[in-house]
Amino acid sequence: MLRGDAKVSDHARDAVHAAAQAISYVPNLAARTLVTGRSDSIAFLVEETEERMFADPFFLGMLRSAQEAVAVAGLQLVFTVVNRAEDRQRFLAYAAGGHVDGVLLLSLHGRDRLPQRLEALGVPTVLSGRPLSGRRRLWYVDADNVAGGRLATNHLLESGRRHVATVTGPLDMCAGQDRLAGYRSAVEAAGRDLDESLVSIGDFTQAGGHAATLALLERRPDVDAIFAASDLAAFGVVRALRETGRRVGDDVTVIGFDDIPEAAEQSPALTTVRQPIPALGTTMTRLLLDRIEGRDDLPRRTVLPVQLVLRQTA
Amino acid sequence: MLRGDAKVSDHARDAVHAAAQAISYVPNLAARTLVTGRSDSIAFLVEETEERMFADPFFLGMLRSAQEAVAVAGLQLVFTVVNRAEDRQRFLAYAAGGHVDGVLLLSLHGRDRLPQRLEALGVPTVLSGRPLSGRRRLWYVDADNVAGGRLATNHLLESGRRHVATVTGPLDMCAGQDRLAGYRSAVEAAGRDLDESLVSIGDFTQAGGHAATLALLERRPDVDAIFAASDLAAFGVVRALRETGRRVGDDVTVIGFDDIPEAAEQSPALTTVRQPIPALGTTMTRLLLDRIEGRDDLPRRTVLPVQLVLRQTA
DNA sequence: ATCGCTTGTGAGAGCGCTCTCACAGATCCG
DNA sequence: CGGATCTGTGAGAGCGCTCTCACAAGCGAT
Repeated sequence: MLRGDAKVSDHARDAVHAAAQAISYVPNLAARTLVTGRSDSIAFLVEETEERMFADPFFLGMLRSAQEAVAVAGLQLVFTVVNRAEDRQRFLAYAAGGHVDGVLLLSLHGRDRLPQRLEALGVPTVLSGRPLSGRRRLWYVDADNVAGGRLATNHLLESGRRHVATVTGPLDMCAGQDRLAGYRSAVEAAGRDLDESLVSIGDFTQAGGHAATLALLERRPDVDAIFAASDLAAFGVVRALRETGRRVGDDVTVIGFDDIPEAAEQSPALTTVRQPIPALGTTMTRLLLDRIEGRDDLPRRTVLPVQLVLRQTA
Repeated sequence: MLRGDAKVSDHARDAVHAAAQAISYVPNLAARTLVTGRSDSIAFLVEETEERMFADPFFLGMLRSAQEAVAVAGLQLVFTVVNRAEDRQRFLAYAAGGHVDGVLLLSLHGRDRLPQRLEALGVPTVLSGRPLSGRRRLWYVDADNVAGGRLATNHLLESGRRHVATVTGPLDMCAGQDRLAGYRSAVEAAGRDLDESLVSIGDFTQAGGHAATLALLERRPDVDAIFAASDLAAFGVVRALRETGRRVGDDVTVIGFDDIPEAAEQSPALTTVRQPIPALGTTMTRLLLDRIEGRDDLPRRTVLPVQLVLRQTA
């Protein structure tokens, strides 16, 4: 009745409220959850190591926008990062047990079936990034990674570069695959040969970008442009380029992906493909909340546009 | 019974487990919470803007270590940042309603009575940093800010600097006050006059440090050493110093506070006072969990030591 | 064989809320 | 003025667990 039913007289309501105030009564939310089945919390689940979660501004940006969107809706965010199998198991029990109304799932690897299991247990789940399997039955929000890869590669190609290479992300993740696909499609569209020696596999991290670049330069010292699949990787690319005596933005031009805040602060400032990180987080959260509300006219797939941000490295 | 009571025969237990498996039964945690009064979640509450929460590596470091420590204990973390009054109210209802077993409270400002209210509602609370009021009745974990301020100031004084200034943190927070107190005590101990024109008020942010330094240099162009109350502020100090044509580490030496990862990556690398951020987060979490367990032999006050890290700016 | 003891099992209350349903009182119509 | 309709209120069931308590079964000691 404290919820403010319509069919209660005003003075009765006031009286009860006053009394509640007086004894500082607080409704027991667990009891409410038990009967309504709603906990008013949603989970933000990241399948990465703590190290990566906190080193990559992409995840932090997503956490920030999700936290804001959830707060606006009046719910709370349960923040979990899982890497060990036991953590996964515990989270599954927690979510299935009704402690959260839904989950935002980030950084799914390979053919991991966690989202399917959550859905099977009745927990609505929204993914960040297209899943490698089960795309037809899962809900996800993604940036247009293919277009982004194409945009970056095209720019390098059109600015007269002869040997445009790419340092990829991890290929067990769709973002890694798609950005590479964008690179390939741009190379083909320009009528050039797809040369696999120009593709070096990284993992979105700075260290990975650095190592991948060193390996790349080893076999192709003539590279004069690199599209890196993430900004962090691009920082590693730039470092490797410098260490091997190349001038960045001159001998070799570089484009990153993400447009994390640090990209603009580097010198030279990094040219990159901007993902709309705040919009991604907000859209995921809204979609999840709508699903929790029971709406069923919602698109399983939402793809947000990306945009090339020209700075000094290309 | 599924919890694994001691007094159940083995074969009965196995039979039940098998059956549970078969129908993929998952215990309803809300019902359990209702009767046990435990939700197996604790809150990580930051009283800052989202902007500051995500811009300051101190908070991120605390979030990370708290998340790790909570996961080890098998609980979940509810992550909330509140700035508007309505967010506070909603959080209070959420916590008091039993959705969390305790709260880790960061960045308390002024004489905010939020922790007292939480405790009054039966929600154990552990603070990061000594509260400005109610210190006798609250639990907190803090770094030794006074000693840190003294350490930094002493080093500047002993290296022969003549006009050692300080750019403070916000003075409505105990960390800001204590680091300034450390500065003052070092100046006095060295037998020098306390010159208030050498104290410039900042707010722990880079922009604040920048502005405070500009104001400081305006009235005291002869300053040749600055102790900044946070690393972020120190970055602002360095920028202001450069903009006014001074050589950092030479014309003016600088010491920061925190030792966030970025401090070592600057050039010149920042000399700073290291706070044991991971230990701070872990200690807070352990203390909170112990309180939740009902232990009552726990110290209300825990102060962890800090240490001067010499790099290039001083 | 009977008595007490331990050990294991099953029934039932109760956690604090929401929601339905029945009823009392007020309002309206013929 | 009586009956039908509407509004507001109170009682009571039920959500799914945990925990206590009574009892059944098994066992050694008398």
